[in-house]
Amino acid sequence: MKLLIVEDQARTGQYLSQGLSEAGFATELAADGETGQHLALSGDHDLLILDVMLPGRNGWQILQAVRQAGLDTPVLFLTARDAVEDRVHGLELGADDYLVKPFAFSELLARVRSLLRRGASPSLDTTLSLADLRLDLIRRRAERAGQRIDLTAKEFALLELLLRRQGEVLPKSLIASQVWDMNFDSDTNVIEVAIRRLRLKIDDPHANKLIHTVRGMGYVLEERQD
Amino acid sequence: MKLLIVEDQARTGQYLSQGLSEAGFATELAADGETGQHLALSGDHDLLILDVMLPGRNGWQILQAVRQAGLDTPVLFLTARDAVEDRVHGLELGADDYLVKPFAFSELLARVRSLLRRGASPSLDTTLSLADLRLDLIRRRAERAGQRIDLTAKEFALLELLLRRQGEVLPKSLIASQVWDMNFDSDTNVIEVAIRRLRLKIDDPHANKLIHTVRGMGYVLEERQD
DNA sequence: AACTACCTGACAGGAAGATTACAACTTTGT
DNA sequence: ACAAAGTTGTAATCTTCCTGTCAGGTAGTT
Repeated sequence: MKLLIVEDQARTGQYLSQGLSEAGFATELAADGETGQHLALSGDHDLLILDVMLPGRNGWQILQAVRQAGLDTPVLFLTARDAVEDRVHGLELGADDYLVKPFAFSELLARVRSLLRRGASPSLDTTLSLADLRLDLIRRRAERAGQRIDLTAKEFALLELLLRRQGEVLPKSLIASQVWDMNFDSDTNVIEVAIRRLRLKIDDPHANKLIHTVRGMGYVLEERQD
Repeated sequence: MKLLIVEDQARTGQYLSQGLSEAGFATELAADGETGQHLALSGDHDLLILDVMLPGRNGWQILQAVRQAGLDTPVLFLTARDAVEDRVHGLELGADDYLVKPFAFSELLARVRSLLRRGASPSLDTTLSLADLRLDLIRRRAERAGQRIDLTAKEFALLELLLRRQGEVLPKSLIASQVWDMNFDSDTNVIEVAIRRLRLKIDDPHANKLIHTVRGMGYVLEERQD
């Protein structure tokens, strides 16, 4: 299993490479877009990990070139937080998954393994779901019990985070760092308000609620019978 | 084996550094967040010991930077008492373990050894258990005999302490310092009440009790046959 | 029995979150 | 370019329920 990592920040690239090597993958590392694309087109990688922001050619361009060349290598995108458009764009161009920086290495590893497991199949999984709730990552739209729900950027980001980590109690500090670019030292209630707005759309019209408050801690997305 | 300690309080840092040196580890000590992060990112440590409260950059930020750089160095967090959110946040970001100040040096040593033994594997165990009682630190929920039990913040903190130190008799003074931010000089019975409330949820509905009172000493969590 | 340590149920203050309204700012359409 | 509609953060108020206190009660110890 050989992975290509295209990442311009030397340190980041180095550690991705090292970490994945230790996890048992062969890795190749490109520090800029041109060489990255060149290597990617060689076609002998099982997975591409592309940073979006790159000198030379950006991640999208590489992805596009790869797909144009008829390669269906799975692609994992590394994107900045809050850049929803980037992600959607990436998925539209045929990326298979993406990760928002900063991320835990363990999560990267999980995604990498998942992508490799389901092979280079073009069955790109662009929806997340729980119970009768579904989230379409590309159309940026949710659906509950067949009913379509349009979401705003923030609502989308929040729901996506909740869905990806369903069952886990997400501290507000974590939510703040993933969905907003803040360290949660400020005394704001944006998160509560955002949750309220999300609930209004996905929970309020239905009997079994999915978003639950854990007082003093944060929020969970999960199905509860009672 | 080289350890990096990031701790701003000179005395504490000194103490840790010296103690760990004597235990046979090579140690490096940083007194503020910036130098700490800089050193941490060099990647040539086998374990990081991070204080949460730091001038410059706090422990989380360092951890985040480290994980973002793809390093999976084990991280042991030193957090203030009563900061439940801190701990969970740390675990979410990829810390492997944490210790609540003040702590016994022996315990620090035990954790350090355990972390080094299980290597840089991200196998951080997020659940504690005893008999048919389980506590999931991420989902932030207890379970007894399959039955789910919701806990409040204080109950959770208390049960976590008891579980981490199962079999030990914990003096009330210790409990007071770990779960509350108090020196236990005051004449309050918060602890008794808190224990009562915890018992109500985890012991009262079951035959074999796990929380035991040791008159004049404190409380233990353990299984007793008779 | 007396003393002490701990248990128990009730209560109230207050902290955490929910909800609503509003204003600043963007986007969209004409 | 202007108006209308939509999005998002801030702030004020309301609601919920957690948690410390207190006033007895109970059980262990001498």
